[in-house]
Amino acid sequence: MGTIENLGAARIERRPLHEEVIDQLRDRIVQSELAPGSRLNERVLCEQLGISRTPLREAIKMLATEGLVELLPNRGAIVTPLKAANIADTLAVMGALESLAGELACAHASESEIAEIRALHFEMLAHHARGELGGYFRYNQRIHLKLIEASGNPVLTNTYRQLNANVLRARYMANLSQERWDAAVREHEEILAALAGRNAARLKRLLAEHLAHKVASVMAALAENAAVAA
Amino acid sequence: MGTIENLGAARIERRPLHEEVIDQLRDRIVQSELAPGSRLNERVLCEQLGISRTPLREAIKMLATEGLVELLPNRGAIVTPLKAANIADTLAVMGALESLAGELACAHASESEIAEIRALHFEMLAHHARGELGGYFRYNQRIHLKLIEASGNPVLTNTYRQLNANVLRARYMANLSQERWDAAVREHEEILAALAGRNAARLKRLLAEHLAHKVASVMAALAENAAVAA
DNA sequence: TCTCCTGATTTTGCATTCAAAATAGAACGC
DNA sequence: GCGTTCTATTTTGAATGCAAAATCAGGAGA
Repeated sequence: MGTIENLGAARIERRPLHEEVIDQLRDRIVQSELAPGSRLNERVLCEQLGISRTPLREAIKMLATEGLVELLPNRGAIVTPLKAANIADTLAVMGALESLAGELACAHASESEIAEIRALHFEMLAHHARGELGGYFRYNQRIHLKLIEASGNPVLTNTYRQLNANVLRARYMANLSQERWDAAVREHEEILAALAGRNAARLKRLLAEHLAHKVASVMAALAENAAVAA
Repeated sequence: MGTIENLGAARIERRPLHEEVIDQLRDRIVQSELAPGSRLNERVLCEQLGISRTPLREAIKMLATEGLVELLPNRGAIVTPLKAANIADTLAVMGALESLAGELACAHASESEIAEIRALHFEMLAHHARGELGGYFRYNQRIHLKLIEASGNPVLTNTYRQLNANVLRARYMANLSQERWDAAVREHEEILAALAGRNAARLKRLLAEHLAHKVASVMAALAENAAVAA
């Protein structure tokens, strides 16, 4: 053994094309660059991505099982339309998962994990202080994901992440009011405190309330957007 | 309009091949006909299914995002190995989902849905009385799925179903003791009663206990199987 | 005998090709 | 003018072909 490719430099590994494509498409969908309900034309996407149809179609099929696109037999695929009912259902499930995650995290999170969440929290505060909504959202997301990860249950993490992708699309158009934004930050303070104190019951309650507010704001954004679209 | 194809007879619609294939493979995996850890040889599967590699590969990719197979870059795919930790994690998540479903079902299930669950319950009792484990399992599954469906939350149903597929593989080798079997039937009686009485708190508790027993029996079966394999 | 190397074979990854279905558009009749 | 039908084009579905990577088999050397 010990041939040339493993000396010193990190292993160069070619990522499968379908993975690259899936990430690209997922990003575009989440950022509504590919709008809900719009068709995915294979030829066009192939040209844009510079690949053949085979890996593209594989990626589309995978996104379909993730729920981000819908397959219409013989008629291709569309970006899954944003339906208020569907988002509400998704958020309900995510709530159940967050609740479980909170419980598990209180029991199993390492101190360093909690410290990392605290660090992310401060980064988020910085963005909030500067009124940078984009940065705020990014860290907000990372905090929630870290909390889920702190459960130590990878299945939980994956399931949550997958559901989250669908909601993110709606979230992107939610334009928080300053009041709601401030309130959300306060809620995060409390959530962090409950986790640090490993108070599972309190954490679950806080997460549930936080989610309820999120539901309200996302639904409002959706309604507004639907009104605009109509 | 009104050309020939829609007159009287049900619409003949050709199902996409990848769907057909995915169902076939999923069944084979769940029944351990394709054993955990075994490789999926494209050539062989193509011959068995009488199709080309393209739809097969699409189906495999979809099963990978469902978690039933793992993709090894440049080395094909294997049936996801059954890991006790992974199954335990999955069951924990399913527990959270069942709890939510129980709550929602108590609030929203129609009387006819409850009647249907009761009917399935009696079918299950019949199989239990005859000592038919296979039939029992089948109806047991259907009852649990119906309960989840009664939540009226399709996202919840889909998520549960997907996680369930993974656990089913382990379940298939769980050989219930008569005592545990009898106890499970009694638990189902109580669950049904709680649902019919729309007693959400009680239903959630019963479902949690029922799941805890299930976890124990599945883990025992897995341990036993691991011992045999070693 | 065991290890390591080398070449043949298999298998996968991706592109291309072919066929069937759907869509768009023009010609036609009402 | 409006709708209908038929044809041409586009688009999707599936099979095939080709190149790269991995696996396997055999043999040389320690």
